[in-house]
Amino acid sequence: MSLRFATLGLLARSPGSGYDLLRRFERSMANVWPATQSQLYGELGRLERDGLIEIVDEGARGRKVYDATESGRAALREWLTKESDTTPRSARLLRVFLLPEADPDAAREFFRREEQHAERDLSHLEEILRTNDWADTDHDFGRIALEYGLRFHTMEIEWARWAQKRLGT
Amino acid sequence: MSLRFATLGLLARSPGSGYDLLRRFERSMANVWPATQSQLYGELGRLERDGLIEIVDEGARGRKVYDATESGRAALREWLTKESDTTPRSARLLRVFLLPEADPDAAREFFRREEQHAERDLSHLEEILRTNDWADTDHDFGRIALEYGLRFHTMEIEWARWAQKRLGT
DNA sequence: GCGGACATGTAAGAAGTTACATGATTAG
DNA sequence: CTAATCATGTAACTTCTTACATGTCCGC
Repeated sequence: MSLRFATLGLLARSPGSGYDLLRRFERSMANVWPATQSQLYGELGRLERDGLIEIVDEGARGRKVYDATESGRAALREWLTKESDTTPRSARLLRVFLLPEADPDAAREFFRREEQHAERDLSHLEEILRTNDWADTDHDFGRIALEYGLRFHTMEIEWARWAQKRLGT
Repeated sequence: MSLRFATLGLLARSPGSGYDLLRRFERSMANVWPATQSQLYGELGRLERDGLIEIVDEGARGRKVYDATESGRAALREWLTKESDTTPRSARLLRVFLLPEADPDAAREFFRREEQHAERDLSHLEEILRTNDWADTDHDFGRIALEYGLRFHTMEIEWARWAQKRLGT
């Protein structure tokens, strides 16, 4: 369901074509809920069929501009309000659980790489924090999501160091 | 691929039937990589077809006991060593991004619930930390995974409070 | 006129979920 | 004998990925 509401949510913010949406997905949701072109066009068809979005304009090259309908906006608000249920899978923790099946060197190497990876991710987000202008209240939620990323990667770094220490590197 | 290696990894630790594996998934991997019965039996068939596991015993009620083959163990070690690539999707952050589409009260309520949810999860893990015996080195990686959970939920709580403060609750 | 960006669509397959279906064994 | 547990399998459907396919418009 998430792709459905990601698409609907972007359209609720402002109308656009599948092509537009695809670039919006790449720019703003790549690290949160990536979508492929193939998936997106399929979802747009289904959203329109269900009356949650509608075509508000048609342009050159078969371009179809969609906008969220009132019913779509209501469905979005409802989805935002209700609790989520599914346990997110973690390929990282799965590896940690299975690490005893590899040799001790592989384990140490694993956490060393986790640390480095998290450091790269963190500096990438710190760069975004530095270069963006966060005065605008429209960006407030983007700032909150960014804060999540900053804290998350910081935690990852500390955890990976803790694990290495515990394993006696 | 993850389910494949989760299954293989559990079998590499000790042999078992599909039914056994299912309970092991429920007990030890429910929060990391859940698997349904339907998925598991299918995967066992494919793993055997590919020579990564083999039937080492057959018992009552059609019970088939599988064990990892040498080729399977090698494949597992290789998978544990190479880097993962896919970005994990985050339904939580997706909601945060779309929250401006709901009213301000919904946003505050969202973070309040995030905080409570994380608090429950954290105390659940703290309970596990208290009740388990962590002296055994076989449990070391379980302890490291647990530490991840503890730090993760602590971070979530702090983040949710930070967000509420920022939104002016 | 031609290359690059614009624009949409479909097909095949892997992975995951839910539900259905069937039967054997054992403990009480 | 009968209910619970053991035990495996299949079918239908959704979601996601990768690749293929096709055509238009604009700037140089």
